[in-house]
Amino acid sequence: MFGTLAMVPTMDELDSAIVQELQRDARQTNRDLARHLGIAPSTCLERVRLLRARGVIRGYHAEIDPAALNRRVEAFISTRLRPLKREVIDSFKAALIKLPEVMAVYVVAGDEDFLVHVTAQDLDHLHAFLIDRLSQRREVLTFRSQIVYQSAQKRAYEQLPEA
Amino acid sequence: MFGTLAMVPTMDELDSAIVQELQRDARQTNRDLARHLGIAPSTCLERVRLLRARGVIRGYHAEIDPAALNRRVEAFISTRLRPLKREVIDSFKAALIKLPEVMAVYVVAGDEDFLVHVTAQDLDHLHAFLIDRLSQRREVLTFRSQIVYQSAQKRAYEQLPEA
DNA sequence: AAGCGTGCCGAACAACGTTCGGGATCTCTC
DNA sequence: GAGAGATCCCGAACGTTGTTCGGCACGCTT
Repeated sequence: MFGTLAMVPTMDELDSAIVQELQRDARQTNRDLARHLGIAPSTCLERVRLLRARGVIRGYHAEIDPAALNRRVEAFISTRLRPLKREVIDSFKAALIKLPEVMAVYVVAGDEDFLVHVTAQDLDHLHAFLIDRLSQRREVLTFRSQIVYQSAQKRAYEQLPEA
Repeated sequence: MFGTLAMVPTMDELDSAIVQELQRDARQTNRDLARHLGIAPSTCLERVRLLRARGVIRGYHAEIDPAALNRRVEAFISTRLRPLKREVIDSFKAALIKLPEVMAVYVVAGDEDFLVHVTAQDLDHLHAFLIDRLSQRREVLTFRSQIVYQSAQKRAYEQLPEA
């Protein structure tokens, strides 16, 4: 066997095709998946199981209309932190990701230290979030908001060539 | 019946619970889902079907380890465009989202006009992307890269309170 | 109080998930 | 170059699930 560290068995074409299909529709039956790929259901099942075990497939998630969750305003918030110490970064990240409005937190290189992806009910709630939650924190030196007007995103990523 | 416009029937608690569960694990069986919520499978199936039909549930997607797709470097690229006309914005957005390295494109308010979420094999490929694909375009006035060092993200979003 | 609409349930059958034994192919080893 | 071993895939079979449908109960309307 191979250890717990990064995929010893590399992805072959069948694996790629399975991953592609499951990114497109994670709720299709194993039989449909197998049919689509031209292999036996039992083979397909085993492949999928291995992909999960190897950590290539991390989970399956429903994509939900943000409006149905009362999230009609979306923004990216860039922040600068002081002092920029490891403990400060870690605790800031951990605290932010727990807040319901926060969808993702990125520690980045550049003028600013953090990029925070946020959704809220409306502009008022976004503002309240910034004032009451973010600028309240002592480590926040400055922050800057980028409201999202439009967006486009992919739901399935192809495998990039090795070289 | 209700028209095709935004959800006439509002989400009740059961709908919220279903949505929550399917965000957590989109590939569980309908029976498991029903068991978890304490309702009959037939009821559960009908609810899920309606949520899809109403557009609340948009799809089901597998979450894949980026490294398995040869995407080991992640960045946000902010760009300024000129002239900032509707046609320029639309065509830039459409062109970018087609590129394999681009995961998402956001049209934002602020100093910069676009925020582009990108993943590439490594720093060299990211650089090549910036030079060959992005700055090649005539409408790009300036751009700025924020490499992602760390990140944390949610896979399931709760419904925010109405008020 | 009767009638109607809505939402949920349970039974039933077709379809599916999952296991397992076996066969084909490939790779070492001698 | 023949045999042993490992690997991968398949198909059959059985338990489980998906999906449909008729009916019941509850709440609203008139």
